[in-house]
Amino acid sequence: MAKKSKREMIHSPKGMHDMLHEDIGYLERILENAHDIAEFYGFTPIKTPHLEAAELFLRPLGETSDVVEKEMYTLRTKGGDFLALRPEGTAPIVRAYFENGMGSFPQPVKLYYEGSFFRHEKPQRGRFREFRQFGAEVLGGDDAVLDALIIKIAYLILREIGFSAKNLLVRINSIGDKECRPIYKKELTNYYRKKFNYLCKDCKRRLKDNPMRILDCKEPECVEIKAQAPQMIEHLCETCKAHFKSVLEFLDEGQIPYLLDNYLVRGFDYYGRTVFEIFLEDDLQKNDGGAESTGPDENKTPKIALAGGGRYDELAVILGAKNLPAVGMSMGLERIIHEMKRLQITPRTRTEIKVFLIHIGPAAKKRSFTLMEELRAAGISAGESISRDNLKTQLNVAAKIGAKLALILGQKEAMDGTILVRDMVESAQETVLQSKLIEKIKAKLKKK
RNA sequence: GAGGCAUUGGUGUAAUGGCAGCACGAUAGUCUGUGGCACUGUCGGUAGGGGUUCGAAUCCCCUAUGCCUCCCCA
Repeated sequence: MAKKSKREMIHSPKGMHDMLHEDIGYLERILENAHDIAEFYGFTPIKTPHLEAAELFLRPLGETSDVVEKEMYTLRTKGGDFLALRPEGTAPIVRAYFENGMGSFPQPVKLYYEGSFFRHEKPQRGRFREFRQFGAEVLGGDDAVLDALIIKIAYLILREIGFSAKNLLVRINSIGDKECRPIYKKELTNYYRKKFNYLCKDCKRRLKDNPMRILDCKEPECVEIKAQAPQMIEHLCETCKAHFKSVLEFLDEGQIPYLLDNYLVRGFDYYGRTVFEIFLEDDLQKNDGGAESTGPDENKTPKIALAGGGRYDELAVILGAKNLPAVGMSMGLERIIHEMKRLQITPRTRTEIKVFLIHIGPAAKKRSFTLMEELRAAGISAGESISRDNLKTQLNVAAKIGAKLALILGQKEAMDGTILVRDMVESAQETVLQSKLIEKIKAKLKKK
């Protein structure tokens, strides 16, 4: 057999993808809705660099966390700076708040952002190494209404995109603050220490590193032990309790369906009080309507978090800045696009091309080259296949893209300053003066 | 990071150790002055590398990528 000497084509890096016009249509629809809602509620846009000092992300996570080394894209610059591709949006925004003197703006400062983030993880569906997020943050306020506002905005955006109220559920919890959480954590650790031998191997490890994550474990033994475990909600201090109660009242007021999920946690210490995730649940009506504090239901409905967030009052201090209470949310755009497709939610349709310009012969081709620009200037979205000279082929393309009108410019027309306007639907055509063309097109399209 | 399943033209698929085929697509023509249809031609593939074999898309190994279950999830 002849030796095939082919070289492998270079492809995109693992977990990173091109996004083509179809997906971009979805993306644009999501972002339009998100921007409208965020702007309406007084948020202003912000763009931060893709590269930041690695320290900005390292410090909040704590040096011990192996998330850092394993999952961050880091690099050393020629000058010796240690930088990282941003893995999330919140820390850069807190940095930007102080760096741009936003402390002297009217408080709270409300910001929204959109862009790519990078995590060196094993790719899976809805989990890529470069992924896009939309997020909103409220900095400089600890009022419970702000927590509720952030949740409401995330919820409204998902609704506006087209997800049904039947499928969306806000899962919410309070994980206390720096006063009451350590006490709870100690109690939880004590409880699990007594049950240590019955825990799965992952949870044995978690008990040391991150005991609150045990509540997340799906192993049957651990789920069983969890039932008797002390619950955060019963250990909230008075201020946290009042804050959480108030958040829930605002959600009730805003008619946002939520489920208290006592096992919803966050791994890092700078989070406090409110944490939430918005899930897409396939058969919500099957859960006999119970928005009670029963914890996550045990049935197997596939659940996907489309958005999540919480309050991070301690982050600014950890970053070495002044105390800055803040709350935020972010949503995973690829994941949302995937679910939109699955649920057949239609994306924004791109501008429909209704007019198609066709030439016959070299003189007409030259004229077409400038005529396109005249059409654009007149606000008419026109298509062409100017690199092809065959009339049939051009008409074929016009038909395929569903053009309503074909403008046919032949040698004769190019000479005498006219053009044929062909109605593709009725297969009828007429000759008009090029000077009257725009007018004619507008009249024709209006009739449809 | 662990384990599992996959990968055949641009897309969707067939071929279970014996001729890589079909459909869609793209492209050209029939047909430089009138489209969707039709017909004809053309383009284009076994993810990459190695091994077993007379013979490999098919069996084995390595690598890459995708997906699934975990780990983790800022």
